[in-house]
Amino acid sequence: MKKMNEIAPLDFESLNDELVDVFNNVMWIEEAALKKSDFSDITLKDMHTIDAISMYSEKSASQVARIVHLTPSAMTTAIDKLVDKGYIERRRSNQDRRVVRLGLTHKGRVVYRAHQGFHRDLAHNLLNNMEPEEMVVVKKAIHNLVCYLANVIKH
Amino acid sequence: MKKMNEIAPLDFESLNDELVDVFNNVMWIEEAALKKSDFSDITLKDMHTIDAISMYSEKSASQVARIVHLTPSAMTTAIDKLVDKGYIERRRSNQDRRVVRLGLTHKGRVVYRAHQGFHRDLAHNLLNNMEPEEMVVVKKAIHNLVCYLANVIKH
DNA sequence: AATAATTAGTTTGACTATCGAAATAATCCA
DNA sequence: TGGATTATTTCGATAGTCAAACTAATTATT
Repeated sequence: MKKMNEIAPLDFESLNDELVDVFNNVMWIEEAALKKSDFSDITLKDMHTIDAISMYSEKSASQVARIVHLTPSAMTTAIDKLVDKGYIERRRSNQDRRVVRLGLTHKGRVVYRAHQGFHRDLAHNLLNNMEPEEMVVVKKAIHNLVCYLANVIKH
Repeated sequence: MKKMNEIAPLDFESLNDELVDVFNNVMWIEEAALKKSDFSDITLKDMHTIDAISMYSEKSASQVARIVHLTPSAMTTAIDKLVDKGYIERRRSNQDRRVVRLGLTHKGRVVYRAHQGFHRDLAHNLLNNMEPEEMVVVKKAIHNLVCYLANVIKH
């Protein structure tokens, strides 16, 4: 159905292949880049935890756990590690002393910004050599993907 | 530099955010989809091993290990598991009896095709509601990313 | 041909990440 | 107050990973 608006079959296949290539490789490239950086003592998963905590939001441990898809218990040990290594801080909330609010240390903020930079570079390179109208198209495509994935989540 | 051809700052930020969103979520969505499928006994990493083996190529164990970035020893145990579960087969090569050639069983081929289908859906949705000229732009963008990542690999 | 070096894969032992269940602690509410 | 609820932690078990040592097969060297 809807053949008319479709790209030629061969072109679709190569697009698909490159897309798979990107998804399969970003992670371990990021992981490898991290290993060679000044922050070789954390893994990409740790990095995502740091990213989830983010700069100014003061999220709770379980909120962060939900974002990175870890159980609370696994989150506890992940936090322990990152506290030991000096990337994050635990602060008991004053409003509700059951909850642990998480914050980045100076070191944590440095690595957070580096990670943001990595993704910014990625986005910039996606748009490499493009006219403004073309950029809008790319933005639409990525938005399509976000919407599709959001739909997949709710079956 | 080169401010003229750039998309407005706010637009870039939201594109970047959505891109991060995609990268952070595809994996675990894929993982979750797998868990709810008929193939809940394998992980996404197993799936990538199966994908690396692929339909007709008869790759060796160490070739597959390199593709999925596992050490040979880790590959051995990964293969053991997938053989036990009936997804793949070990065949000692006749030309060189040191090498183990890997192949998919019937069950392995079924799950392989399902995984291909997932990625095909992704690519189709990326191109959702687009004119042929727009599709070309998207293809260029993805190609940009592949090239950039390839460059990052060789520092 | 005999021996050395190399290569492919496996086994083993240690370490880490993860989960689920039970424990702890603080809060809420009837 | 006392019972239910919530947030986090602790504990025990399991699974994935790596590095080093090992086996077997092949190739190179003399």
